[in-house]
Amino acid sequence: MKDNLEISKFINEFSSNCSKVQVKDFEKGETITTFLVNRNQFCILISGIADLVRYDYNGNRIVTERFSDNSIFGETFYKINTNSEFVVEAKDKCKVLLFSYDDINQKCKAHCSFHKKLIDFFPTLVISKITDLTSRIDLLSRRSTRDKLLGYFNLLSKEYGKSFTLPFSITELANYLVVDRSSMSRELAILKKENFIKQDRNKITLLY
Amino acid sequence: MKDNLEISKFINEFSSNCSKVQVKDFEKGETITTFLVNRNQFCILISGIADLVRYDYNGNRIVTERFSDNSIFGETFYKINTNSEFVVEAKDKCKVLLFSYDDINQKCKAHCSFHKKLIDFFPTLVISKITDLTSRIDLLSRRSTRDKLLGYFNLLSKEYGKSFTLPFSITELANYLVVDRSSMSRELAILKKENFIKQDRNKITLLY
DNA sequence: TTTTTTATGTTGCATTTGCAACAGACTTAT
DNA sequence: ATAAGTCTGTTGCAAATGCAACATAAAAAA
Repeated sequence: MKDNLEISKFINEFSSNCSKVQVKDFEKGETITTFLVNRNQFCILISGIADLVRYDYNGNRIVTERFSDNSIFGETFYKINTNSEFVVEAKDKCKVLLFSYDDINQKCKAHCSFHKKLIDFFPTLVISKITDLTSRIDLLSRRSTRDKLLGYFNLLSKEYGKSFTLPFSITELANYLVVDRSSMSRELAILKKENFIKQDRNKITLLY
Repeated sequence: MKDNLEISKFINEFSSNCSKVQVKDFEKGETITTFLVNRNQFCILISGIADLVRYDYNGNRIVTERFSDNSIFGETFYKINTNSEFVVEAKDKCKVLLFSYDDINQKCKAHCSFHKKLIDFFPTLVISKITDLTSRIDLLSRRSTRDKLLGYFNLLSKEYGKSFTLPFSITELANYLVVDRSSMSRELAILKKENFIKQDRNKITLLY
């Protein structure tokens, strides 16, 4: 995603230097963290893929956000809403950096090399996160499934051209766009019939 | 919103010190900026209220984001998608700080007092923005109008208790939750009938 | 004040979407 | 290789939502 080499160097540098920080490994399916109260927990995903999942009052599982290399997440960024439960789940092997934002921001300030490095990286990490969230909102603020799909395909085509593989399975894409999977499939079928796109599973080609 | 006094002091301090930064005033209805290409433009709203508006291919006007004191916005945070046009419009008198993120981040680094102060404020500003965006996504990831409404009311009640005035008009709330105004009104009527809420225009009381 | 504009609430109707159920393809584990 | 599990595409049907039109209330402008 971003300059991974730099970030890796960063990790090596800090880990011995700051007592406030932990690095942990998680296996596929494990819970990395839950958002319960505001402990100002702050995490950086070093490697792997993880999903922020919300379980609503009906027990429905909704993927609210997806994290990959260098994504930041944690309670720090959340208004905890006790009506839903939030869990970050590892989609595959994950390496995660965990710390309390308060520790870093206040107690450690200017005292440890990790903190100094974090100040350097912080803007890149957060701007990237804001960009992602904003794109997502842009998509979710479209009312029809068709507009969501075309909007998303458009974003991808800016980066990868007319032909690309989705970073999601079809099922996950429906989650990401917050539409019913079968309805989305139906809309994809219409787009295919109208020769707007070609689709084979999660491989898409735009024909316009 | 956040510690306005601090931010005001900050503004007085920098404005003479950094040639890369401008402060501009806008009247109600004026366009503050448009997101066209990536000039890495970065803005901080000092006072007033402004909306980020998207005009889609049909000319529909969609409010994507609302900014108030100390909100940050700009192209820096956007994946520019040429299929829609983005405009930031002043809802009332606005005072805005404008600069290029690159200028601040690279050319000015450690050279001017504005830059040094910005580093101090940056985490607070961005974390607040991320929190807002995340809450919005949490709301938009609910499929029914009822869940969106109750989710939003719930957030407000955490801050203000069972009785509060929406920071939006009813029409704007429908925009924010990305639902049709009349449908939302219908759902509000049902919630009233079922004695979940009391409502008088944008004043809400939760009865549960 | 009066007039004009904008916001709100309501309702009928058409459309879209979600839900449920199922069959076939693909993947993973045994 | 076989079996079990998951993912995908399809369809009928019910429910939710968007759209349009209108009346009334409130706010802004004259």
